[in-house]
Formats: sequence, C-alpha cells, structure tokens
Amino acid sequence: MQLAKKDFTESLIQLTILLSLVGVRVDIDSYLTGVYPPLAEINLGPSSAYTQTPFHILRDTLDGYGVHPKCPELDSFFASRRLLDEVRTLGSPRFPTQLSAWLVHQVSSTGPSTSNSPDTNPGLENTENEAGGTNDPLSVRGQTNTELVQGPCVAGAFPSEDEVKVKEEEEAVPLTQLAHSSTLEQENLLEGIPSLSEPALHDVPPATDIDWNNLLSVTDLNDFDTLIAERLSELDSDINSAISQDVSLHDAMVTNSGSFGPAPAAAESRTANQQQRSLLQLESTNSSLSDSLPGMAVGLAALPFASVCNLTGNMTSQSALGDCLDEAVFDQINQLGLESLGTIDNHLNFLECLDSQAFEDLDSDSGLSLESSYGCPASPGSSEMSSSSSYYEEEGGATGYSSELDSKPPKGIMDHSTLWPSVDPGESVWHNHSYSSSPLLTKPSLRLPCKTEEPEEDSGLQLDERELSRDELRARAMCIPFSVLQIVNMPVEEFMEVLDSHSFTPEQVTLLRDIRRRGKNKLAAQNCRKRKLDAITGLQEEVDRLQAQRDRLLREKRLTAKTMGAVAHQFKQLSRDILSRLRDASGRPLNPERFTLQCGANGRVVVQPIRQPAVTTSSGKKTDKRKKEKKQ
DNA sequence: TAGAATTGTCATAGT
DNA sequence: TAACTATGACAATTC
Repeated sequence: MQLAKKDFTESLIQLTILLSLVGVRVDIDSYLTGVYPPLAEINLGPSSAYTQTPFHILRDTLDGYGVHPKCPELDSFFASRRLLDEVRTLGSPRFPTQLSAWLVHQVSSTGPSTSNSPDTNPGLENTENEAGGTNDPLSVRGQTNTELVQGPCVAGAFPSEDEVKVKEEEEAVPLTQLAHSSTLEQENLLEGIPSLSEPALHDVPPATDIDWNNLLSVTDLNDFDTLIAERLSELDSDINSAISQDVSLHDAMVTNSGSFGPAPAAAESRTANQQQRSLLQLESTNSSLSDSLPGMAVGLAALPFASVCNLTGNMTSQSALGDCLDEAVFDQINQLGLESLGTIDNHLNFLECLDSQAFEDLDSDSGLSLESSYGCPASPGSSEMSSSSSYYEEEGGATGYSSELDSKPPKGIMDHSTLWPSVDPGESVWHNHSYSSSPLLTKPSLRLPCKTEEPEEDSGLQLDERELSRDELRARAMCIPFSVLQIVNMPVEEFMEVLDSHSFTPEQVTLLRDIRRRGKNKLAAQNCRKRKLDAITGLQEEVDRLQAQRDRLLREKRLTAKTMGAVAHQFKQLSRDILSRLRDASGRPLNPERFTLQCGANGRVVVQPIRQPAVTTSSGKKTDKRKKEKKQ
C-alpha cells in the first residue's frame, strides 16, 4: 500500500512538473493540507527524490521549531512542504521552471566544459563588447526591459533549429530529473564539498581565516573572482565536476544526460533548446523598474537558489551555527545578489561575532567563580562553617585533617575525606605537625615555647606528648580542664559560660581565647585552601573545556567558510551564465561583467548593473573638491 | 641540601 | 563591639 502511494505521489509530482512545463500551474495545497497524508510516506520509499538524500531530514530538524528531531510527523511535514515549494517553484511562471531544470543539468554535469562559457564564446564576447561599447548601462537597461517583455525579439539571438524537436520530444524529458533537481544538486555538491572540506580540518593553514576574511571583505567583483579562484585552486578538483564552473547550457545538458544514463543527443539538444526557449519567454514582471531602478527588472522569478542553499544544510547541520548560515546568511546572499557579495564580510563578521559571542557567553555562562565553589556540596561552605551548631560535626573532620597520627594527607589536591574524616574529637589529637612541644610546657608552667629549646629536649618527651599540639601543651601547662577541640568547637555562649564559671586567671582566659581563635582560624585556613584548590581545579577544567569548544568552533567556522565560498562561486557562475543568455533590445547579450542578478525575497530576480568604480572615484573627486573649497 | 608541598599562625578586612 | 570568617603572608615542617 505504501509503495502504491509512493508511486502515485511520484507520478503526481511528475505530472505536476510536466504541466508546469507547458505553463499550467497545479496547486496541490489540498493534497498537503492534512486531508490526504500520503506525502508523509514519501520518506519511506527509496525511490523518492527526497528520501534518497537525508538533507531534508537534517534541515527540517534544524529548522528550529522546537519539535523533537526524530518526530516522524515533523519530518513528513517538512518533506511535504519542501515538495510543495519545489512544485510551486516549478509551476509558475514558466521561466523559473525552465531555469530550475537548467540548473539541475548544469550542476549535475560532470567534467568541466568551456566550449560555451561566457569567457570563451567569441560570439558572446563580440556582443558583450558591443554592449559594453555604449558605456551606458541605462540605455541597455531601458531597451532590455522592453525587449524581455516582448520576447520574440530575443528569439533571433538563439539557434532555433531544434525547437521543433523540443515540442515533439518534450514528453520524453526525464521529468524525474526535475523532481530530483535539488536533491541531485545537493548530492553532487555534497560529494564535492566534503572532499574539499575534509582537508580543511587538517591541512588548512593558519591563514585560512585571514584569507577568507579578505575574500569576504572584497567588494569588487573582480577581486572576488580572483580570490575565489585562488581559493578553489586549493580545493579538490572534484569541485569542478560538482559545480561545473564553465559549463554552458548546451554542454551542461550533454554532460547531465550522461550522468543520468544514456540519452540521445537529440534529446540533449532538445533540452538545451527548451531552456533557450524558456529564456526567450522571459516576462518582465515590473516594467516600471526600468525607470525607477538603476537596472533592468527581469521577471526571472524564483531562481531555485534555495536548493543551492540547501546544500549547506547538510554540511553545517551539525551545529546551530551552520543552521544559521544556511537559513540566514545564504538567503541573504541570494537576496543581495552577486553585486552584493562583498557584503559577505558582514556575514563573516557575523561568524566572528558568533565566535566571540559564544566565547563570551561561555565565559559568562561558566558560572564558575571563587564564590561558586563555596556552595559546592563537596566543599564545606562558609555558611555551614559559620553555623555554631555544626561545629562539632564539621570540625571533627578538621581534626582528622591534622591527624598525622593516623595517616598523612596525600600530596597535591587535598582529599576531602582526608580533610573531613569523621573522627571522634575527643580521641583525636589536635595537631602536632608544625611544632614540637617543649618538655617544659608539659609542666604546669607559664613559659612560652621556645623554639630553640625544642630540638634539644625532644628526646625526653613521651610519644603521646610529642603528638600534642602547642596549644594542647599550653592548655595542659595552664591546667585548663578542656581540650583544644572542646575549646574551639563549643558554642560561644558555652565558651563564655565556661570562662565565667571556672574563675580562670587572666592568663588562662587569654590562652583559652587564643586557643579558640587559632583553632578556628586553622579551620578557616584549611577551608580557604581547599576552596582555592577547588577553584583552581574548576578553572582548569573550564579552560580545557573552553579550549576544546574553541577548537571545535574554529573547525566549524573554516568548514562554513569553505561552504560559503563554494556557494558564492556557484552563484557567480550561475549569474554569469544567466546574464550571458539574456539579450537587450538590440539582441546583444548582457555583459556579465557589468550586470548582476539580485534575488528578491519574493523569489523575483532582478538584473542590475554593477556599480562602476568610476562612481566612487567621482564621488571621491567631489569630496576632494569640497575639501578644497573648505580650505579656500 | 635545595626546593616544593603542607600546615599552622598572624594580621587584617569584612560580616 | 565582639565573635566569626576569609584570605594573604609568613614561617615551620616534611618529603
């Protein structure tokens, strides 16, 4: 059942495309409105144009609609929507349909062919020179606009010997090629670009970004061409076959037929003439543009650049960055047209902003600070330590920290279990790490420890006495009936009560306060050091993570830059080919060096003259004159 | 024996 | 104001 539906769907698409070729628009909205869901099953079959490549899946899931990427309904919806868009693009008017098919053949052609390239075609060169001889694009513009509307005037510029065959063999056109247009285009490009991008991950010199900055910052078309050529010269030769830089319409059709299997040469020429005829049928969608716009307004309408842009969807689908580029940057390239390719540097700046912003976000989002570690459950926070009720529990561990009787703390990062073991405070010794006690202090004497005496009298100490801390020994010497732990850990109220109730001497009170102060400060020092180590460790981990993320983003950036270069180059080639086939009022082809295509958001393609540098120089002269006038 | 690591202590600022 | 905490600095000790 699914197979039958699939076949029916493909047949419907082919029929729609066929009807579109003859100028009949087929609206299949009702087919996709949910009443009939069979398009959802297109993805299930291998014969579907869209299921043969996973690009739509990747793109659709990256469209950012908040639906789970694996949702089958979502995938089906977007596949259906894409099919609808494709059919609409092919449906009306006639020229986009023809142009779409031509793009398919051109892109899918294998092997470069320069026979009819604009640069090598002497006829075009002559006409270009003639057109360029006027040095007035406006004159050409006005004539061309009218010419394009009339159409038949242009027909003479194309060979028409195969036009009759076109009508006869139109039914034999491999319509599936049209249905596969964007898919094949993506496949071919993606077969080439990954081979280009893969070495970018490993072999790209460090100056790649700089070169690409230069590339994208070039506003002059010639410079852009040069940089593009330089860039592509470094790329794998497969890009030549994938993009078919210098393939003319006819050659593209020939090579394309070979790519799709054996086809008669007549069919190739027929298809070529079909494209030519479609070009002759250009309709001016806005005749007033010749007056209002500095260029010709040609209703090319809906160049399938979306399919070109789609190729980047898979390339960059692994990240949101690629998605943004695919959806925004490339669409803007499409809209701005070839003349505005210099603004790609803005997009590169966008990339830079993404990088920097990502880094800044990461910095700000790290949430790691010296303060944050305080709240870490692994480390006792200051609030915990400040609580008097928790002192016995907390500082009981602190006794273990200094309990060199049991075990030595490991070197390096302090072990938390070592720092905070649950040791009975009453049984543990406070510490004897730093100071060995004097035997004199074991006596009930008020003499302070003299460090110079310690080495001489260590031999007379008992083992347990040597393990006593200095304060412990002082307490013993002062006959204080409390251990250091008790003194330190008891609440302040209790400590005050002890001081009041035991009628201590002032020296004893001072010692008790000092013991308590030193003990608490020791714990504080331990906590402080542990927090510092935690902070350092956390920062180091954060640095490692950010460095890894930075490397990943840089790789994605380089990959995206290469993709953008490939797309820009293809856009330029397509524009050149299209312009070379357009005619002005006198039947002369447009000079691709002087005109450019701009694709509007509504799918309309407008031919506009390229701004000559002379304009800038004249403005510069004006400014110079103004400066001179000001000086005078 | 020099040097690093550990630890206690002091001083001080802040709470 | 006292108690407490946090932390830098210093010194003693250990390895």
